[in-house]
Amino acid sequence: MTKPTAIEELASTLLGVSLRASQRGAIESILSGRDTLAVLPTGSGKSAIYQVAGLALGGLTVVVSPLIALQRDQLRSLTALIRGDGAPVRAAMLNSTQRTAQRAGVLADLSAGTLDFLLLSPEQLGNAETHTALAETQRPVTLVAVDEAHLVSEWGHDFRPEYLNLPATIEAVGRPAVLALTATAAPPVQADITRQLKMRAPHVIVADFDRPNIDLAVRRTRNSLPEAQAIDDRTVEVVIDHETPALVYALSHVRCESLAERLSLDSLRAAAYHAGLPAAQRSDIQDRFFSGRLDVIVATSAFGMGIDKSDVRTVVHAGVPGSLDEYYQEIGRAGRDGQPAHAVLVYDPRTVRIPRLLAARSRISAATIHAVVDALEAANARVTLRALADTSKVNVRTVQRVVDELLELGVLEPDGTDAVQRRQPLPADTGAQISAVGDRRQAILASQIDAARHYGESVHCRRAELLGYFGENYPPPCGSCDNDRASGALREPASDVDHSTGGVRVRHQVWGTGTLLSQDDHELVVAFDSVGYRHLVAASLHNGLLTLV
DNA sequence: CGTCACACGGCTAACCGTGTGACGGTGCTTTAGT
Repeated sequence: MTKPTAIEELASTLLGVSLRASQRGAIESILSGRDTLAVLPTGSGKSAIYQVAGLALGGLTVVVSPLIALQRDQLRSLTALIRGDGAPVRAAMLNSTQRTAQRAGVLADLSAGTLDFLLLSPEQLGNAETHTALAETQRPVTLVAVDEAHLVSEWGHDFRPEYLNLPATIEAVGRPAVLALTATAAPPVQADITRQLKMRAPHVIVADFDRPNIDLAVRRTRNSLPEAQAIDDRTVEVVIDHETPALVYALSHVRCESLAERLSLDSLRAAAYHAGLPAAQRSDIQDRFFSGRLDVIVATSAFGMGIDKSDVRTVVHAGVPGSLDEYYQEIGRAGRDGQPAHAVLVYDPRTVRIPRLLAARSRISAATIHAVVDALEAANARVTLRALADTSKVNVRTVQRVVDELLELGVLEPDGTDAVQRRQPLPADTGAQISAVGDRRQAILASQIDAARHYGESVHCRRAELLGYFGENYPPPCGSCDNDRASGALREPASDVDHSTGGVRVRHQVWGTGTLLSQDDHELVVAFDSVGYRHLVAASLHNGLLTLV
């Protein structure tokens, strides 16, 4: 095993900077052979972890990245590195924007073992052609780094199911060490990541979540107005009141457009950004924002991953997002330079209908589940997803989702990249079991929405509430949120001592087992395994409703 | 799932309740023909 000093040396010759404790901890953990989940705030140099660990291990490092734009950034930073022996680091990406010849070149380099790093999406890693090249490579894969690993939990179940196939594809390339990296993951998300990625005895490293330079506030709308107008009016007011560059998050394309238009009328240089715009326009808007030619971007959640603009002064949310995970991720784009910044939530309870709809839409209907299960029963023991889709008249993506649940339940086995193997006849209650898993997921999504609403309606310290959600026991007041200002509470200079996370396992008489995230004088927050987040009165621990296990 | 705009009936003036339909996020994927 490489000694810490050797790691330090490698890091300083490679990157020219010294490592932070959390980075070094993650690298040491990986080098000692342990699967590692590192939850570190943006700007703490997450890529340095796989860069140094990968080179120290000496084999091929596969970096799984959700966006092609991120792969490009990572490739740029990797190829700028010079190794200790004076040779440049060799890295390549594999994605759909490449021409056939270019792709063939990368695959040939892979087989020949001339690459240190390979950057790709989960979809590409699951691709048979990539598999073959990785299987016959002269240089074994010694590390798989999963970047933005919270997406495993967030996107795996519906949006990008290939995230759930990662463990199988990692297995297929020889099951090297797995490093999962993310800036935001509450304890239940951490558990979901390590479970979904099938990490073995994972070492979980969580850094302090607090971003003290970001002031937190909530502004209510006038509910006598129709929802859209109420949101737009208040949001415009808030943006005008705050410093630019500003980022506004809206919940739909039309709200982005109308807000951008109204802000422009107020002589701000504003533009809308969402997935409905052509790619060229999106990148143009991004460029203008980065170079200071735009004051405000009004975006959906499409904007932001991997953006690194350090001087964003204000992040405004025009409506309640679907979870505090999402909220925290998005406000974290403010004040990366450490200078004062503001995060304002424009709160209107009516807006939760959008996250609610999206949650409901992510559910697979009982009829669909039964169609796929019936098709499985009628098929041979080995069957392709394509064949299942044909007999069940369900589209392949949805078939994939049902199959993912069945794999998770253990009644199917993966067989290659596009087929499954059924060992015995399916249990009679298979359909019901999948529905039950779906119900549980719906309950958790609903509880995440409720937790976001709770934040908007809280009269206590916002920072304590937000950090409590992430399992950090922050002693209020913070002195830099609207509620603390209203009550005149100031932060005691030396009071930030106890950052011990909750993390204690508890059992509730009705809701079963869960993880205690935080507690203070008035309230407890628990993430229950079956129903998600619940706020309980502090007395619950004393009256026996909630017990430590 | 829930909001809202709009049409409708009722019954003759203005408008009120009820019914209906539209609408709403995130990205990987990849091809043939100019």
